[in-house]
Amino acid sequence: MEKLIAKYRKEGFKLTPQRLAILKFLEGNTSHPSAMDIYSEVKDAYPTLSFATVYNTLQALRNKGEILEITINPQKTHYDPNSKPHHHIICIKCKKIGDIFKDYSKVLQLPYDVVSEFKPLGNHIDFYGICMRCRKKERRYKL
Amino acid sequence: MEKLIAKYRKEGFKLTPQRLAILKFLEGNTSHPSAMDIYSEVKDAYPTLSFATVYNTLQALRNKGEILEITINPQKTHYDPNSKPHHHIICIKCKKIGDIFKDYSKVLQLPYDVVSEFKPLGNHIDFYGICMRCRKKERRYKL
DNA sequence: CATATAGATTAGAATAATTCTAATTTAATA
DNA sequence: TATTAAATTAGAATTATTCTAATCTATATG
Ligand SMILES: [Mn+2]
Ligand SMILES: [Mn+2]
Ligand SMILES: [Zn+2]
Ligand SMILES: [Zn+2]
Repeated sequence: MEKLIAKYRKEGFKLTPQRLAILKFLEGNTSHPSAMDIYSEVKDAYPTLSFATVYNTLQALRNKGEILEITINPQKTHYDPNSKPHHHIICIKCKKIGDIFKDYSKVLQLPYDVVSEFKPLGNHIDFYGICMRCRKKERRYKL
Repeated sequence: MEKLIAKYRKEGFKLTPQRLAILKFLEGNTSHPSAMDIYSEVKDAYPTLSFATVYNTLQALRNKGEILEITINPQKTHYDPNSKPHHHIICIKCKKIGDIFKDYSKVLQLPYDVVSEFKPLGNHIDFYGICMRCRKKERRYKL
């Protein structure tokens, strides 16, 4: 965390208590929260926090490449404080999102007609599946 | 088209002129249009068409599995009338979307810790790249 | 430490995508 | 032709996000 703070300060990022609280909430967070999730949580610690500040901070972090937008839910953006490229698996029942740290670039050969039109730069995979909890729930139903 | 119509009628889908116009617009369309794109285009042929009907029809088609939602743009949903599973490549400059018809399932082995938590069912890949047109534009700039 | 100020925070308004509502119309069936 | 369940519609409601403009503050400087 100290390292993080030093880093942001060096980048000319003004370190306000609100931002520190948001950074603290996001650090190491693997829950892929929405803006509202972040606001609700952090407001407990900083009751004067405004929604606009959450969006402002998320935008600043996005511009710095510190967080990623996750477009799994067509209705609202989720955020991922892990900016190292990785993939996701989503439970089709409860929408739980898991991280997948594996680089598939070598095995993802594109067809010729695509390569002749696009110069590929990266990729992101959404896997779909059913999580343990939902599988257990299903089993219970069937009995 | 005739086949499509017969199919929908059989499924108890009331065939109104509005729906026929929307279906006609979507059939074979590879542009991945938004609801607004569809509304604008189809309104020319059916000026009384309402936005609600576009959304209603898209929802009905989605429930029937005839179209897919594309969540590339965090701000609005795009639709894909090609419901056969396939992947996409997006130009990071102009957001043009290309289709990729290739099944990568065999080469997408999931790490053990993931498989032990999720039972995988499918996958969708977003490739990122730069399209021909944007590459040409870039080159022009540099000269 | 006191001051200046660029940048951050805030509440609330504005915008945009999507969904809802309730009155009206219509495709399909008998 | 009459019936009716389903579809259409305009406009209101909802929700996520962005904008605005007034106020505040973290940081740099003397
Ligand atoms: Mn992640
Ligand atoms: Mn497609
Ligand atoms: Zn689940
Ligand atoms: Zn392009």
